[in-house]
Amino acid sequence: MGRTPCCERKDLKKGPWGPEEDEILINYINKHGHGSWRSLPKLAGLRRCGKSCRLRWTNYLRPDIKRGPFTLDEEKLVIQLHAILGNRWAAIASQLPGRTDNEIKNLWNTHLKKRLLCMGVDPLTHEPFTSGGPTIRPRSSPATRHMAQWESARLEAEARLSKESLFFNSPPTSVKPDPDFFLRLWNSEVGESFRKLNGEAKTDCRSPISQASSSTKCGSVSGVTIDVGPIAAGSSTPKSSRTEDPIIFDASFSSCSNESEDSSDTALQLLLDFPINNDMSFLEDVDTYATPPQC
DNA sequence: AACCACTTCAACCGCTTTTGG
DNA sequence: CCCAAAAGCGGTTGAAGTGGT
Repeated sequence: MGRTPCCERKDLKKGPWGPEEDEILINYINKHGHGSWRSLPKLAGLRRCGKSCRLRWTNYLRPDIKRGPFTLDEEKLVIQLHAILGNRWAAIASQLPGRTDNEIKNLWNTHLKKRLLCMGVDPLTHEPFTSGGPTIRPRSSPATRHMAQWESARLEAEARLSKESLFFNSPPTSVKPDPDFFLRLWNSEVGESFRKLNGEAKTDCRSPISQASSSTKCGSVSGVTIDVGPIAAGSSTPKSSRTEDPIIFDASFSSCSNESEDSSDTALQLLLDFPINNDMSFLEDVDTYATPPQC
């Protein structure tokens, strides 16, 4: 006995939506809300399955959808978030207001992936290809190097978090690091400061961290509240709250250890040390980079 | 103008996760 | 705790559009 099919009715329409169907759906949802997607088509008088209605609404008809091409900043953000989150399109989309997971997935598969490949960066790992790797030879552009730095920082921090989970969990039921640690960090004040500084720092090439530590020009990022969730407290985050709920974590984030050269500090520093001066300008014009033959 | 190859993106499919009884 | 239904998600598909010959 298998799973019941989502749409039993054989007369259900498939394929592209027509303007009349869109109108019916919009009118119905504006009037009644979507309620149960499964029963919506019947109530609204649509010959579609609920799943199809939900998809049409969330990916196309929702009023807060931002149409049009992605901006350079959005593309950068997608790449950065993909390095953190992998193919978790919904989580990535939640960081880009008005953009849908489907749209971001398409952007990635049709544009960004190719650009990274052309740069000699593995879109899966965000690491430069090694000489023994796939067909593309690595290029030593600052952006490429930075992505490699980023990825190793990520792995390093993951390893450290595993250690910390072990330390805090007694007995440890799960030592799997919360995959959303970085997203929370990204959403934290640190991430926000970074994003702001990254935008402002076009005139000052140093990373926010180095600015904070060596200059007062842009203020300090120390002592801020970081919402990295319950990971450091040793609990594993339930999946339902994995991306959205901010959980306050004090700046003692790395102070559980007194090591001055804490590896998570290194990771944090690298997190904040994304290329300033628009080092991802490759997005604007891939052709300005020496292009491998297959690009 | 006709054909073909390639690209894009909306929509579908099937699996997983969440929710509620 | 268990189970079924509903919702959510990511991978894949295929029609439409575009560019080259």
